[in-house]
Formats: sequence, C-alpha cells, structure tokens
Amino acid sequence: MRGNLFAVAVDLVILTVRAGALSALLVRRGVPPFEGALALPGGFVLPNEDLIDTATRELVEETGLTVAGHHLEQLASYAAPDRDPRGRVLSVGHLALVPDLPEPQAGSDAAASAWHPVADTAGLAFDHDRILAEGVERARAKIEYTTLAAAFCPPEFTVSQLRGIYEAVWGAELDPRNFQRKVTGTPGFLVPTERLVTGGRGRPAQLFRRGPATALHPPMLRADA
Amino acid sequence: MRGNLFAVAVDLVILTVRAGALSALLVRRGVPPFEGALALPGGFVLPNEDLIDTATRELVEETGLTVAGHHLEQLASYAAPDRDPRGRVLSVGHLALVPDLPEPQAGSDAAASAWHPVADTAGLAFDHDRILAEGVERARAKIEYTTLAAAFCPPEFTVSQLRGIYEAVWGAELDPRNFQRKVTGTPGFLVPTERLVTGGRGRPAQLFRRGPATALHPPMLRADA
DNA sequence: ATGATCTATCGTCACCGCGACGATAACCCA
DNA sequence: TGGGTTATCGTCGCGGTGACGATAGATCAT
Repeated sequence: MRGNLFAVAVDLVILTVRAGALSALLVRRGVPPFEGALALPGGFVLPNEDLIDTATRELVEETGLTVAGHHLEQLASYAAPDRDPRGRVLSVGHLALVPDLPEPQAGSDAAASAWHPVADTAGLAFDHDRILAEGVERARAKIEYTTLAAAFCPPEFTVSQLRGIYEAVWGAELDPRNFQRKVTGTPGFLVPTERLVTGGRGRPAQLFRRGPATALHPPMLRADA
Repeated sequence: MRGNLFAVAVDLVILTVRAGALSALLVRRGVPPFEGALALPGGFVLPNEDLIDTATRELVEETGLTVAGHHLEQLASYAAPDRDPRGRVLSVGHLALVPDLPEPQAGSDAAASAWHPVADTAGLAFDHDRILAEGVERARAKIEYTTLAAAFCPPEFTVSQLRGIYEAVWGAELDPRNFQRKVTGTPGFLVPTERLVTGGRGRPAQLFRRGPATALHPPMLRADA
C-alpha cells in the first residue's frame, strides 16, 4: 500500500424543478473552511459503507425522502491536491433528481439547507461550482435520451407538467402539440390513469403515471445543438 | 476530518482495435493479492497528483504513447468495503482509446502487459471485470454520438478503417454506402487529404484526417436498440 | 347567461435523415 | 482481357419531426 491516504467524501447535486426553475439543494456552512458559504450537501464515507450507501444516507438526511421515486447516480470524482485546505480529500459527486417536495425539506438535520435556482449559485465552497455544473449538464443531457424527466414529477402528473420539467431543465420552450405526440407515442413512457386534473384553467388534463420504459428511442431533441 | 482513510488508485481501461477485435491492455499480476491473475493497469495516486495526472502517467508508462492522438476520460469510482483484501482502497476507473500501436507496448515497464480481445477477459483481479465492462459500454455508447471512433485510428485513415472500428466496437456490420454518406456528410468529422491509399485490393481509398467536430448530430445509429 | 380566454388534445403537411439497394469507378490478379 | 474486390455516388420509400391549424372542455369577466 502507500502512506499517501485520502479522506473520501460524497457530495450531492440534488436537483428539482420549483416554480419553473431548475433548483439545487444547498447548505450554508457553519464551520471553516468556507464558513458562511453555500455548498453542496455531503459527508464522509463511513466504514463498511459503499459510495452509493453514503449518498443514499445523505439524500435521506437532507430531504426526508423515502426510497421510492427518486433517482440517484454517481457523477465523477474530484481529487485536486489543493481542493480542500484541510488536507487530501477526494470527493465523489453524485446526482439526485427528486420531485418538488411539498414540505420544505421536512426532517432535514442541516437546518441551513434550502433550494436555490441553479442560475444564481455562483461562489460555492470548494470546487462545488464545477460539480454542480457537471451535474446540471448531466441532467440536461440525460433527459434527452431517457425517461428520467419523470423523476422530477410526483407519482401522477400531466403532460404539461412533464413539459414544464423539460422547459425548466433546458431553459427553452417546447411546442405543446409536438411534445404531447412525442411522449404519448413512446411505448412505456407514460401510463394513462382514469383520472383528470381539475381546478386549473383550461381543459382538464389527463393524469399519467411513470411507465416501465427507461430509454427514449429516438431521443427528445433540444432546439439548440 | 475523519480517521477513516482510503488509499486511492487509478485503474485504466485501455482499448484499441486489433485484427478486427476490440481489445484491452491487461497486465498479469506478479504479487498478491490475485497473484498470477490478469488485471487492469493502474497505480496509486501520488502526492501533488490529480487523478488525470496519475491516469496520464500510467497510460504513458504502459503504452509508450506520447500526449497526442489518444483520448482519456474518467469513468467512475469504486469503493466497496471489501473490494481489496489489503484494506480500504478506492479505485477511480479511467477509459483510454488508443490507435493500434505498431510496436507491441514499446517501453512498457510492466513486461507482463498484453492486448486481449474483450470478448475473452473473464476472471480479472479485484472488481476489474466490472470496470472493464463499464468502460467497454461507455466506448460503445460514446462513438454513437461523438467522433471518438477516430481516436482508435492512426493520424490518417480511410472510411473503411473507420467503419471497421465501429463494426469491431459494436460487433455488428454496417452498410458501407450508408456509412460513407453519414461520415462524409457530417461537417468537421473528416478532413480529406490529397493522398490515396494504394496496395490493397480494390479501388484505392481516400485518406482522411480527424476534423474539429466532436459531437455527432444526428448520432450514428446502432442496429439493435 | 354568454362570450372571451385558456389549456389540452387531435390532425395535417412538408421536409429530412435513414435503411435498402442499384450502379459505376478504379484498382489487383490470373 | 476479363473477373474479383473495394470505394464511391445515386435513388427511392418510410418514419419522425417541426410548423401550425382545428377542436374540446374547462374557467373568468361582464
């Protein structure tokens, strides 16, 4: 082995769509270094934990989410020698996509956590700006060729809600008619329910559930490149 | 910080196409654990090294490649508590795509390294079977929507050679006429040179260089899913 | 009540990229 | 000189998409 040892941390990019804006859950640091600055939620890997265990534990602690519904995957690792002034720390970034939680982080132990639109999150602690940016880019790319956009939605949702997810994540408008044709025409993406949504303006919309499909062939196309 | 410290290693999935088969560079271990077994080339991260530095150093040591031409990217990290019997070791997998080297690993310090077709590489040390599989899958997915297949080619190559790369990586045959239309019709993928290739059978083929394009819109399509 | 407005949903049409495949070009070899 | 082989160019039909019109069914203002 070697005497060159690392502390290993897991940092989380937890994304949701709130009020039409793609937002990340951030915590305000109460201790040095970067005291008072915003940072990604995270923590060190404990003995007998695998990386995904640590990430799951942190996600539950921060959001109070139960196991179902959300999506959690590994992003990348960061280990620049000077990324943490306390010493050699390797951080494994993870990406979580969660629905807009009704209760603002009920049960969160880090009281200083809150949602921030990703458009105005400059100046995070450590190299978390970069990790957040790569998480956002991963999410943008992945909803293109997978059904993961539904992970941002509650268990039942309308086509309009799903379109709102795409528009918030991509920052672009989509044609409602072509979008409807695309998602309802992809087998296994949306499972129609019996119920309609009432109370809003306009014609009531049908409610759907997530279907078994995970891939999107052919992909949803972004307007830009 | 914590007393729960890790050794951090970088392991490399180095892929090339040799004799029509997608192949990986593997080393035979000379010391326990897994003495005598095949493994991915790799090593520990040294002080003042970032992950990509370690990966680049290992790649040069194993292949003798200079900086140009190849592709190197991070794959994912693995840190199961029992993945290494010596203790807590986190491994950061990396993927390298290199041309078929004329000299079989000239200058390699690990004398026991050799190319193996990925189809028969079962039984690697540690969790390297999984890392290799994920590297191969990443390569298969990425040549679909990027121009990375050219990283497997020498500086100048023909359309047929490039098609052979796709066929070897995907394990499927592609129509030569449609393939030619696709790659020559994508702006910035291939830059034609003045020269033709001679000596082979059939009509001489034009030589191309890699162009500046990195993305492939729309993507190259696999026959299967 | 009644029309305006809003959203959901269904249709139409032209275009473009792709798969299938025919045709031609330019080399080697016997 | 012809046959085999590979490279390259064309053609045609289909399916998915973008642009956009039309209809359904609710709420809202007056």
